[in-house]
Amino acid sequence: MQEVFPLSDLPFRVRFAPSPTGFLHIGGARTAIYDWLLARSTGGQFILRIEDTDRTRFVAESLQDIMDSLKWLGLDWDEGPGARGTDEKAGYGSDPTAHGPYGPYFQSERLDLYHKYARQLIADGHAYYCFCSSERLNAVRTAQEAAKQPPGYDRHCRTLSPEEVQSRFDAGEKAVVRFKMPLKGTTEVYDELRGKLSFENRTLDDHILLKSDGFPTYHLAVVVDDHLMKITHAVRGEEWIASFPRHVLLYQALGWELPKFVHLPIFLAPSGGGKLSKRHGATGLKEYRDKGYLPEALFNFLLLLGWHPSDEQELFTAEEALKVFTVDRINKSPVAFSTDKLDWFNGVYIRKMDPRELSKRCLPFLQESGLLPDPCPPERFEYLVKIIPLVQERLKWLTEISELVDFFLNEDIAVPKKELLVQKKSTPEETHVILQRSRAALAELSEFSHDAMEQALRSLAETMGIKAGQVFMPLRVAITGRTATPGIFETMDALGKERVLKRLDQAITVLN
RNA sequence: GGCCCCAUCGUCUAGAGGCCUAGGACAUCGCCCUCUCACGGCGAAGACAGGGAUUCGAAUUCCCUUGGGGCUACCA
Repeated sequence: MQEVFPLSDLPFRVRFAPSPTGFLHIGGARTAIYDWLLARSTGGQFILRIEDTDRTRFVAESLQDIMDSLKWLGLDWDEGPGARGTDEKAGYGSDPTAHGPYGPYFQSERLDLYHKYARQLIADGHAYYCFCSSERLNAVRTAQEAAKQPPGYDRHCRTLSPEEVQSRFDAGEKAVVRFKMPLKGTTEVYDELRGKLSFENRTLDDHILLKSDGFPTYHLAVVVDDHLMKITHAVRGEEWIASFPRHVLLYQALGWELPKFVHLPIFLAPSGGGKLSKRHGATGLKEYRDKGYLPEALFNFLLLLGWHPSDEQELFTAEEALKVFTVDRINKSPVAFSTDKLDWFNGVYIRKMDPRELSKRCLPFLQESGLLPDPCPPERFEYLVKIIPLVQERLKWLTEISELVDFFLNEDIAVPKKELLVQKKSTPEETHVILQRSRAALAELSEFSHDAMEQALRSLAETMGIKAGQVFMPLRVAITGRTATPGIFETMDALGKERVLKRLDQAITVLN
């Protein structure tokens, strides 16, 4: 069943062919990652092709979002809009060769090609013109449903004579082109993951190839383009399996050799029930970026959703994945899209990251919340680099950075509430004494260092006959306003003596 | 409804007839570390959907049932 690709299949020429109808979907992102891995690991090409054949659903900003999202994930492509080494600025309406040798890469600019092959199919008896109105089609469908018949075109126009077709055109009627599906027989198709699949031709209807607006349907366009663009492996979502035989039949009718097909398992809702949709949280790739996920983490997470290495390695950089990614390790069962593990990956990558790099990634979020100015002065940025290691292992999402470092970046903090300063088993009076004596101990330190502070405060606790923690906690609240912070000595060190004493004085007044 | 796909812990998965008293990771729970929160360490709990068949032997092969999912547009 599972086939390991022989060397002769290399290199792979694969395409990612999104429809510009909205933002790049998380499922599409995984497909793109697999495409990219396959192309790059075999020395082949990765192509971006825009399937904009539905004019009613076209969203102009979508193309930019798709390209930005792919790049954010660290993917690059060889042909198509935005491809490296081509005129990356070129968009719609540019020279057909601007994005690579098999352009245009926008299907809306390849209409003459689809028309040419549609005509050829008609001439060869594999397709025909259909003049049925949508009203008639709806009526047919309704009747079929009422009669509990499987819905599908009733082939009303299949036997129209050439003369009648001509006269209808002469009368100004509009037509679509339909595929003339074989009435009997079985079509066997081969999926690289699932092996042989077979379909009874009689269960397939005469689907539309060319719409009345002159645009092709997916079925015609994908076959024509994959062939013309010399795609070796058509990698797409499992939702296409149902129309797989239509595509194979089209290849045969056109007399073309088939590429290999890989249908990736689809993403299900986190509960496993139903296809993943917006109702289950973020489905757009950019939403993950905005939620504070690292592209490295998302890449790693998506990589493992439907693919598994032969060993138990879980952490993969793109470079590492390139070395071991193969088609035969891709899974075929649907995947429940649960993000728990993504959260873990994010923490792992945050902890692994160089503090300066992490600071750069956090900067936009800090500027967003107003803790740092934009542009950020170098000395402020350097201070950020200094405190980042203190919160690094506590950061799970970049969006959390502000609440973790606000007391470092702000000169002053809000005066802590009395209830927060006084520990459960303590009293305002005792807390007052602790803070006052702590202040005194810290103030007289000649060297405001981690070790000096620790020594001074621990011996203070001993002198007072209380646990060290009973000193540290009120102190922590006094100087940060929070009960959960980095280590108290690291924190005071980063804050500096002046701010520490100032905040202590402020807290002490609360207890007076 | 019809056609098709899929089926191991809650989730992602390892497993291609004996190596499985089914392994790992996330999540959960407990303990430890500890100035808080995290991190980290250790441990616990947790699955082969059911039934037949083949075989000396089945999570692994075949069939049926069940369950889940996809498609069923002049959308992709």
